[in-house]
Amino acid sequence: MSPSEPASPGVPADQPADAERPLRAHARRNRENLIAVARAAFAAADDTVPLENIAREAGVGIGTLYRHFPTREALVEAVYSTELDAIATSAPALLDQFPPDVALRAWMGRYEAFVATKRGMVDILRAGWASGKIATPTTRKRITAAIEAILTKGTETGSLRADVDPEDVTTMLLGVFLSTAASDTPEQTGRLLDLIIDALRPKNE
Amino acid sequence: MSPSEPASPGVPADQPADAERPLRAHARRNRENLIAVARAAFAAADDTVPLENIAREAGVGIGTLYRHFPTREALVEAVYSTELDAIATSAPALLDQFPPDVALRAWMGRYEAFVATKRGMVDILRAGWASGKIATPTTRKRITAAIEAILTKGTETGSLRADVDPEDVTTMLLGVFLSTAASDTPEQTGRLLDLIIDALRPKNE
DNA sequence: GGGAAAAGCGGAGGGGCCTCCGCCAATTCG
DNA sequence: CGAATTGGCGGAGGCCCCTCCGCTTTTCCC
Repeated sequence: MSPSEPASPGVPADQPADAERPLRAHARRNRENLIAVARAAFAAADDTVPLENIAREAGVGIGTLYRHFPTREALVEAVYSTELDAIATSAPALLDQFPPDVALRAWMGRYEAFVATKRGMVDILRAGWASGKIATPTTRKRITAAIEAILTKGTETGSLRADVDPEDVTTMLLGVFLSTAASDTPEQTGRLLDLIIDALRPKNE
Repeated sequence: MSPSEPASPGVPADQPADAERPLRAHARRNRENLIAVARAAFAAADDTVPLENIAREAGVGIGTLYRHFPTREALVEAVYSTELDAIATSAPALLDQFPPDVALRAWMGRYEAFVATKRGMVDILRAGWASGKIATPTTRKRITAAIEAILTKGTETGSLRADVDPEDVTTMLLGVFLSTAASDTPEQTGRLLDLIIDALRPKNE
């Protein structure tokens, strides 16, 4: 629709460039307000906060909330996408410091730690992730890209298998988060991540 | 329809022994009716059928449905527990025919095939499984028991690792089902199951 | 057999989710 | 400078979930 300027490659802006439509300013303030309120709400209440409350507290109508964020998951993603992005971005640094297999495990641990602090979020995202089509194509792509980078390096150094689709690893990882979501066993999650790493190691024939 | 022999210890019967309370007969008929209708409904409509419809079609009030099955997941479990049980029970036969690692993969495949035909079910169980406390302790226990049996055998023959908790394998497996639930990639699920098996093979040092 | 008590039934009702549509404010053009 | 147009707002309303409570049916005890 709107012709986005190809300014920064590889970093698609969340919002369409800058003020081309002044009226947007109002809309944008609403949007950011909603995100801020939602962040607070999600942090406080562990799970399902009535969206109506968020709308009211942000001083907008429920209709406006739904225009900006058509589904509950969309709102959640908006709230956490920056944080998730930071995690995805942290992969290269880990790759510089550690061998790929260790880096991958560390990176997964980092991801897991984040997810652990946002159990409420996971509870909400669960449906969206699992039923697939609804949500998070962007975030998920970045996660997969991070994994792919690590896998590629690992393939070169021989510490990780070459014949694994990064997408599969993402799916597996999310699966672990999904199914450990509420069973509250922090070490179990760690063990499962270890298992994933084991699966990704080349079998020395 | 009532095969409940008190034979095997450790296998708690789903229904409390047999007819001690005749009145129960009426109640039981309602219950079974609900299950039958629900089975048909779940098979037909891929996902969320209004529980009210099921109640109406079964000729009972919504209140009765909720008394018998306090949550949606409880109803789903009731519908599929016998089938799931059959899968769990099929493990020993596979163990007789194949080496443990192969048997485990085959068994997982069987489970997966079942889940695949019941995507609607998974969609519903998702919440229950993932948010843990709500549902399916019984069924899950049987699944874990089946896995444990295979793992034990595999440990003896040396084709599977000894240091893995069966519960972890269950969690992992459910995680795969959870996160592949709707992304409709039948082969991907297979690849992920292969990865699990790889993770469970002893690393030949 | 008859009456009391228990067991079970069913639907009304309150709450949240999401959609749809009429109204206001900013923008643009004559 | 004023009027048509467009972008955006907000809440009323329909749907489903689940709970709660008065009513019917069955059983038990004399």
